[in-house]
Amino acid sequence: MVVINNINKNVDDKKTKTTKGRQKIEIKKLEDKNSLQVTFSKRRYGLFNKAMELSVLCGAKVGIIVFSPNRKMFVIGHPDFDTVLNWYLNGESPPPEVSASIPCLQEHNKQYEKAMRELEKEKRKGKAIEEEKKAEKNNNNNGGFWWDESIDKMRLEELEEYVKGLMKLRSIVASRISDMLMTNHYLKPPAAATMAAVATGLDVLPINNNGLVVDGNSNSVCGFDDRFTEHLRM
Amino acid sequence: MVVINNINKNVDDKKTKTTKGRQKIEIKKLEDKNSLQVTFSKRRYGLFNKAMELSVLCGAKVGIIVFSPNRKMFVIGHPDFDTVLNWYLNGESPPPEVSASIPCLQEHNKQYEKAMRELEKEKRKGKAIEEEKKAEKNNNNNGGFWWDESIDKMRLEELEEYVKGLMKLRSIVASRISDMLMTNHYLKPPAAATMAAVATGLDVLPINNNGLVVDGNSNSVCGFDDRFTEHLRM
DNA sequence: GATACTATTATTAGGAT
DNA sequence: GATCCTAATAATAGTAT
Repeated sequence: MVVINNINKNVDDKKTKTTKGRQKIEIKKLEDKNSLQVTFSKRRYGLFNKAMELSVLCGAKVGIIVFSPNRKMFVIGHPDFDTVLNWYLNGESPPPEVSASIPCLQEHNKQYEKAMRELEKEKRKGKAIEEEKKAEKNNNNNGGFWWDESIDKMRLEELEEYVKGLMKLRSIVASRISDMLMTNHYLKPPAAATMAAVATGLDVLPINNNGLVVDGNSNSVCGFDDRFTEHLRM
Repeated sequence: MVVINNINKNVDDKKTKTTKGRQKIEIKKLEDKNSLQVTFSKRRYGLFNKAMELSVLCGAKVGIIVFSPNRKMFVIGHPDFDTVLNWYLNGESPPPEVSASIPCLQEHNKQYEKAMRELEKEKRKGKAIEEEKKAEKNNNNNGGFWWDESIDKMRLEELEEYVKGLMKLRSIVASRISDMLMTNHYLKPPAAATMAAVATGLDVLPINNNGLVVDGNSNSVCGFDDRFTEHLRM
């Protein structure tokens, strides 16, 4: 016999149901701007929570990027997003046991790998630029590509936008390299030397984390905090 | 007082419950190897499904990488993983409306980056993979969903050709910027300086990645994406 | 690794703050 | 954009294929 005291629930008070409860919805683009925003917020939380659970329960490695309808960026990952991303970019598989390594060193390695990625990018930029200049001289005439016209029509703002993106990237790299140089005790000698060289020629900009990848929670050693690590960007 | 008789619940009908139903569990590493595998499979599906719903409902851009406990990689993305990844890597935001944006520089640059990444991936992994490939032929591609990744490889020649064209485009853009720097008085001083910096040697170049192509729901503006995703399960 | 089945738990739509 | 509430829907643990 199970006895439940239910007196105060709906007996005395005639109160109609306070809410309609969860309603069934179609999975299609929400039209109402407000409910779309609310839904995004809730579901983004739910998604990150699911990712965290999957990671913890199964020891899976997870990395997620989300851009809100208002183009705000959210990132989460375990062990952390950049590590997972690196495995993806390098076509590697995660090591059998990640948690076995020393956290501090692990953190530095992650940073190191990320920095090296950025460096590689930079290096290849240089090469590409050279090739471009070469090609530039060879084809200042009409190549006759279908997209030539659209290039000519390109508006100034678009170019500025493009350049803006490049500067952001430059800022990221500069910042990262600067960080590396300050903590390069953990760097392997060859890498440190390379980075120093690159940084010298890079004219390292004042480190400005503002406006780019901002780490909301600095205590995100293991990727998933209570609040889900969010790298916010406006 | 509400009384519920719970004694006869399963008395009259002899059918014992076929299952215990969903049980409450703690979110901690599963010990049983088998249930861990099953749970991963189910929850990975659930996670990707949530991502898809978030994307559709809210028009959010989502990219997810997951490594299974057995270190197999799964990728998903909307509009496609590499596009989302590029936004992240470049510190950009997705365009206000993907379909509404002018398919000019941004579009070309995106495609170029993707192509270059794929190309680099192929070049770098091609040889090693071919060697290993024959060693492990027990790779089977079992059930998946329309948004799952496909491991099919792209053809090198196709990519190289495409990239070559994009390189030329980029050179055109570069010279265009130079022209503007020399003759354009519409540029605001800051922008001009920025552009000068870029012309000096900065540019956006892609980084490498592995070879997974994602997302059958791609509504790409140009044919490029579709060309390389048409083999996807729909 | 993926599915089928179903009793239960977890998530969340709608409304409000 | 984030949360609180509640009722109702959706996801899934355990088990077997």
